Amino acid sequence: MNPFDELVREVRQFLQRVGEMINRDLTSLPVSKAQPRFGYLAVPLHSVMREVTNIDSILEDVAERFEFKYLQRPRLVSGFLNFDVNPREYSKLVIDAALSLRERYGYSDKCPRGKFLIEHTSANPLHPLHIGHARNAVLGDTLARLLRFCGCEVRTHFYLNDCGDQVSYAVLGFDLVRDVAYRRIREGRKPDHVVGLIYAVTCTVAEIKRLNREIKSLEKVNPERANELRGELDSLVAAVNRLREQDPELVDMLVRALGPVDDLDLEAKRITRLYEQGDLEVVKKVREVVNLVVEGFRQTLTRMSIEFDSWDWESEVAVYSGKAVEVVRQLFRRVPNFVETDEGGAIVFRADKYAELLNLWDELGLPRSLPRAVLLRRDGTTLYLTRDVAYALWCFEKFNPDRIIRVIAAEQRHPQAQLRVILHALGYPDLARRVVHYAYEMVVLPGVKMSGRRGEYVTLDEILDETKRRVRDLIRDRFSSQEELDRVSEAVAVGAVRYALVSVGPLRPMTFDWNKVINLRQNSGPFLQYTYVRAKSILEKAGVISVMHYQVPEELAPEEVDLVKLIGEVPEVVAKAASDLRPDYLAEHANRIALTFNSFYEKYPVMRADEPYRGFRLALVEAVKICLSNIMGILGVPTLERM
RNA sequence: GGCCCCGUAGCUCAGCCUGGAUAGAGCGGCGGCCUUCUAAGCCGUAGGUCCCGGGUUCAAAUCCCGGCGGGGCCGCCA
Repeated sequence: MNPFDELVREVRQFLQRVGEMINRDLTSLPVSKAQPRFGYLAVPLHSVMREVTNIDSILEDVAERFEFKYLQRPRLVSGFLNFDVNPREYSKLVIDAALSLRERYGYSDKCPRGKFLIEHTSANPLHPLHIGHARNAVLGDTLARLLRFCGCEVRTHFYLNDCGDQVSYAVLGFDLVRDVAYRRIREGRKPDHVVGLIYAVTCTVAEIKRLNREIKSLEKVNPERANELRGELDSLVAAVNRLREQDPELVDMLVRALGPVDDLDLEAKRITRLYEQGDLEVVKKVREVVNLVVEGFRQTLTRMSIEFDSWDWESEVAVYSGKAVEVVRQLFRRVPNFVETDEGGAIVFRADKYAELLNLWDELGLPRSLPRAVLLRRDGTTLYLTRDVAYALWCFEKFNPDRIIRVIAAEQRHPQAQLRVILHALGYPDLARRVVHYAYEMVVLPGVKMSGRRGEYVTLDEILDETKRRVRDLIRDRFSSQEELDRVSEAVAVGAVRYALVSVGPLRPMTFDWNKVINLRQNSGPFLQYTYVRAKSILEKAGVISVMHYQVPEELAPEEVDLVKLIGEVPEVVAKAASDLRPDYLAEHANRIALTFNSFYEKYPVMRADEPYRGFRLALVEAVKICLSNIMGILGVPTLERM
């Protein structure tokens, strides 16, 4: 049920009649929203008017005989045919639709259908989730909720990168301070925060060692360059000192233990290699660390109401299964002319040449220039991309989704494009087209470059805690129960953070701004929550659980008509958001409903109004509540009874 | 150098795909509204060369071409 679409249909019927009179097809003319002062819907007739001079009288003629149901007779103004709704009929249609469909209101046959596998967040299991991962997680989870609302079959997956050198640094460090680390966790520190600190220190110390070696070798040959590097060294040492402040005992111990290890990079690579080979000892150690971080992820994601259907371990799906190596072998077999051995001995797939030859740019949505894709290192180990291809194949084999939506930072455009080209080259052009890279731009901190390796980031936990703290200060007096105060502050904080991250188009680079996240006013999660509570409160005080009967009054207030229109648009907005994968459309629409509802709320009494106003307004309020609740459900902004 | 994204009010952004009338929100500013359904609200007001220059069109923030500015990628990292 899509009330707005009913209006468009009526407009087109009218246009068809007019078209019959002048022997033209007018039904394909665009029907768009009019500027409010001209009506609700508008059709530009400029081109028709140039050729049909007596269009006015024809319109008059047709309008005279046309049976308008939800619309009023249109007016022709400066080349636009403007329609407005018939308030009484249309409110009936809209409100009945909302009240009868309830938690399903918003669904329509314009919604996309199919089976989706959404892979999102997929942060490296080395450190806590930070604000950038939060954008990813909230986008991915919101898309999943949106498509599920549309009736699609949706699975959410977290791809766990447990292979690769980065994990090895964390494992290496963790092994050296295991006892203290566990003590911290027992003391209540989140495990991902503990590992994150260890990882950052280990990486930074490794870099210091690397730099020291370089300086030593340069001292004689190029003293100036050596001096430059000493400057960098200072900043690294400063970074370690900053990290030390978080936990002097642990960091000191770790730095001492790392001291004797000559070449940390070599040691990390050794761990990587053994892990890929399935060395039991190493597997146990890596799993231990990764599981600790995952436990931390889970805690944070649960706060955000984000759940996954599956946690896919890269080592399992791509490496131990032999799939990644198989990818390389198959490429050799199928497209030998495009697989080369690099001077250094690495195996390279010429994705650039392959795409060029088959002219795949539009078909696979590739950027016009593609780098070549390295598949295997000189030592024969796989790279992320290779394993990623294997992972995509695994997903298709296991679940056969119509689409795999992968929420991955925009900076990974090239490897994601290479992945599609490789799938194509492997003989799966269809699968290549079904992989969607849902790109989003980074979140930047004002003035700071976030770096996981240096431990420089604002964690999602901190953001949630700080937002919650501010909310609590604000509403402390309204709650006698500490428990309820805590529950409400938490829900408001989650709503605020989720809304802030999802209300901006994904491709816009975002500057992290505390003022925006903790904005509790308009255009925020809390504003929706507040408005929802107001609506709910009216219905409760009126003793109405659900409106059954109401009469539409003769005259409606402008705010009431505006609300009806916005409610009627909900299915349209849902379908558009789902097909374009733009959850921000929903945030905007919910905000508009809330703004209009609050204007209405100030001006017109509901409970104390006389019939038929009381009944009608109660129905309208309930319809608003349904819309807000449905959209908030998709956005993951919790609804509350009180706040 | 090549490719991708972004450029709209002091600030954060929507609108661009699919061209349409006097370009919209929020924040911040200024001025008002709490014995009446939650003031996290509401009302009013100020604030714009839609980065610049061409082109297409009856019509351009929107489409095309060329610039400029910011960010990103072009790794045997992920």
